[in-house]
Formats: sequence, C-alpha cells, structure tokens
Amino acid sequence: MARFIESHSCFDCQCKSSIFNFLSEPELGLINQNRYEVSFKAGEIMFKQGTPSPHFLCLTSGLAKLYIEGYGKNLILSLVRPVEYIMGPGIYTDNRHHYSAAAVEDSTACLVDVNSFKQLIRTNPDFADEFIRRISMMTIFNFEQVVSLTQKQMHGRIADVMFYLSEKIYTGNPFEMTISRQDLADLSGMSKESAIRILKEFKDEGILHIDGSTVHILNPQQLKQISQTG
Amino acid sequence: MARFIESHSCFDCQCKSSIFNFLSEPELGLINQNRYEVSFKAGEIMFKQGTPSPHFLCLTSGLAKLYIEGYGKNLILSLVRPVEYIMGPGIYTDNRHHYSAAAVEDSTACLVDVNSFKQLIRTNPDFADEFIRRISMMTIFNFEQVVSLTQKQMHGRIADVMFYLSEKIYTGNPFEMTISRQDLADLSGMSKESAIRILKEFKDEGILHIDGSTVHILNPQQLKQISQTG
DNA sequence: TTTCTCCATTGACAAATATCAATGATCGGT
DNA sequence: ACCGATCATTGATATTTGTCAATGGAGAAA
Repeated sequence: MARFIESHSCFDCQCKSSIFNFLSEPELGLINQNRYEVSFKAGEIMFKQGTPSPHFLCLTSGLAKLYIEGYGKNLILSLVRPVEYIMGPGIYTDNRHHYSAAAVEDSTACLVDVNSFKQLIRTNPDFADEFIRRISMMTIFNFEQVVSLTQKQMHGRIADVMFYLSEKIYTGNPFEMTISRQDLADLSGMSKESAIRILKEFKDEGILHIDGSTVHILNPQQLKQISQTG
Repeated sequence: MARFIESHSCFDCQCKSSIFNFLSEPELGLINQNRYEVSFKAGEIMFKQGTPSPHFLCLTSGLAKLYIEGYGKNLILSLVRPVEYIMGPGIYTDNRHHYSAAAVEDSTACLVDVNSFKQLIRTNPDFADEFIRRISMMTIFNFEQVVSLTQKQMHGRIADVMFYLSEKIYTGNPFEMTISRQDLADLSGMSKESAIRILKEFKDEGILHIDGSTVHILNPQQLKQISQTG
C-alpha cells in the first residue's frame, strides 16, 4: 500500500508541474499547506474509478497509468510521467473519479486538496486560462486516440502506441518498455495475444527490434506509413 | 450555403444557452455586440475540421452533428440540440476546429466572437466554473463513448446509440430518426451495412419497431440488457 | 536448487465485422 | 406521372480479431 514520505515544500520543489508557475507566492502557499506526499510501489492502485476525489494527484517520480475499467477489460487512457498532475473531470461535476490510476513503476506523488485548487481557478485568471488550456490539450489527445482506436486496424494502432511510447513516455529510441504486454493491449484496444502477434510481425519484418522489454524502432518511416494506412 | 438572418438581441432571446444566465447585463451585452445569426439547410457544413475558429456557435434551432473526419470515414462525436453552444478544444490551444459540424436538420445558430467569451471567463469566476463544469461533462460523455466503441460489440453499441437518440436527442419514444443510416453507423463506429443489419435483427426480435425513419423501442429492458452484456 | 507463479508466446479455431455487388425504395425536379 | 440521383436493404464472401488451450520462460520464495 501507499506510504507517507518526508514532506518538503512546494516553494523549493524542483519537480512541480509547470502550471504552478502561474501562481504567486501566497497562492502557492495555499497549495503547499493542503498537500501531502505518498509513495507507491509498482502495481499499486493510486485511486479507483468511482471513489470520491477530495484530492488530485501530482506525480513527482515514476510512471502511472490512467485507465477506465470497462466491460471485462481495461482501456488505458494515457500514461503519465512526472512532473504532471492528474485531475479528472469529476472535480467539477460529481466529485468522483471517472478512471482509475495505478503505478506502473515505483512512484511518488503529492496529493493536493481539490478545493484549494478550485479556489485559485476562481481568483487567478492566468492560472484558470492555463488550466483550461491543459484540459483542452487532453481533449485533443483523446480525440486522436478515439479515432485511432475506432478507425484503424490493429497494425496501425500498435504503430501509434509505439510512437507514443517512444516519443512521449520513454523519450528515447531504443527504450525500455516497463509496461506489460497486457498494458500494451489495453492501450491499443485489443487482446493481449493480438498485440503480441503484431509485435512479432513487426519484428520479423525488421521494423522493430525487440528483446524482452527493450524495443528499438528500426524503421520509423515504415512504421509511420503503417500508422497512416490504418 | 449559410444565410444571414434577422438579428435579435441576447437580452430577450428565449433560446440562449443556460450558461449565459451566469452573466450580468453588461457582460451579456458584450456577447450580444459580437454576435451574428446564420441559418443552415439540412446537410450544410457549419464549420470544418482544421479551419480557424474565431467564433463559436450557439445552436438556436434544428439539429447538428459534430464529427471527426478520420481515415476514410467519419466518427460522430455527438449530436447537438438547441439550445446549446458548440465550442471545441481549439479555442484555448491552436484556434483551429478539431472536428467538423454540419446541420442534420434545417438549423439556425448564433456565431459569437471567441475573444469576448474568453475575456468573460477571466473576469467572471461563476461563469468560468460553469464553463469548466460543462467541459467536464463532455469529457465524461466522451469517456463513456470511447468505452462503448472500443469494448462493446456491435449489438451493444447500437443499443447505446438507440438510447442516446431516444433519451437525449429526440426525447421521445417512438421517435422520428432524422439522421441517416450512415450517420447511425458513424455514431456507433461500424459500417452502414452492419448498422442496418443489426437494426433489422432488433426489429425481427421485437425489440424495436422500425418503419422507415420512425423507431419505437418496444422492449427497453431487453435493449438495456444487450447494452450491458456488450 | 527447486518449485511456484505470473507473464509471454504460439497455434488452431471460432466469432465478429467489413466489403462488394446487386437490388429496391424514396424524393425532388421536370 | 416520369426520371435521375441518392439512400436503404440484402446476400455472399473475405478479412479481421478474439478465444481457448497449451507451452515456455523468468524471477520470487522456500
């Protein structure tokens, strides 16, 4: 389970989300006072879909997955790298989590009181603008995702996920894929077996080099082509 | 194409979206001054994905569809009934439309200047809160949609869309389905032929009564069951 | 080291879904 | 009423994708 860890201060935090740069010193103080730090081991659930959400979460180290628990299987909405906050649409509606979050790697996070945050949205227009901008970016990401998931075939979806992992999550090529094959399947909306099969195909065709959890995109052009032809 | 029509005033508009009740009289005046009315015939495009979005749209009569133009086919994100505004995530990011909108029935709408709106978000916290709340509601709707589209089989997806049409769009049972079969397919993420076939199956099983564009959900319990079992 | 468990992999098969082609129905314009 | 165009329907078939079952492999616990 989650463990409380030594508490620092938001003021000298090297790892606070850049949205907090829009806050004045006293405003940041409000956040700092209503905050505590927790650590999670890989695999542990951070919060669960359906439960109340009095706090939002700011990931300070590790890697987390956000996923919707659907009909028998999960859909991973996104992976989250530090430093980023995790705040769902329930904050402004029913105060419930609309997706679950779990640590993929050992992680640490700050839990921050939601009401303090919402108060700052009301009083600091720059902060509010930035918040809305970030929500909008997530919405755009969701749009791209739903189009990929509903209109592309499996090869295109796996290609998309490979680029996502390489460019956004592990920021490298080759990269060490710390998510499981099941997670890969949940990201691309298919069965685990299908995901594995397509990975193998890409390997056999020389598009990817795969050795256990290490993945190297050998032929990005061809992979991009596969992404676009669906 | 779109036609300009006689301009009224936001102040005595019986059909303004309820979010504007959060505005004071002078604030509503700002909206009123930067607004014009347009009418669209059924089938006409209101705005197109990828184009700049200096205005947002407030639908005052008719029925519109919001759809993403994907890889060879469209995905309908939602249908919009008056009175509701239509504002995409581009407003706060790249000032582009991230989906297209088209009139399904003959429609009228007000086009409102985006900057006036954004200015009010900065100065009126209640208005901003309500705006964020509505964005959040849409996000939650998108989540439900993506789970339905990616995790349910065709029968379940058609069942979901039938409830959506009956409860949210046409608010009646039976209802006159003014969208085409292709639209139905684009709403449920399948081919037109598959959508028609499942409609016919439901008809043969006595779950729906279908006569041309008139649909009557005869057995909501069984349809709900189909929705849930995927 | 041995065992156990979980995750990954593979193959065979079944189910779901799309595509293609043909036909029927409907509706506005003449 | 007639015509042309678009939309709806249906059947046959091909493709995509999932499921099931079996096996392999790596790491944790004894």
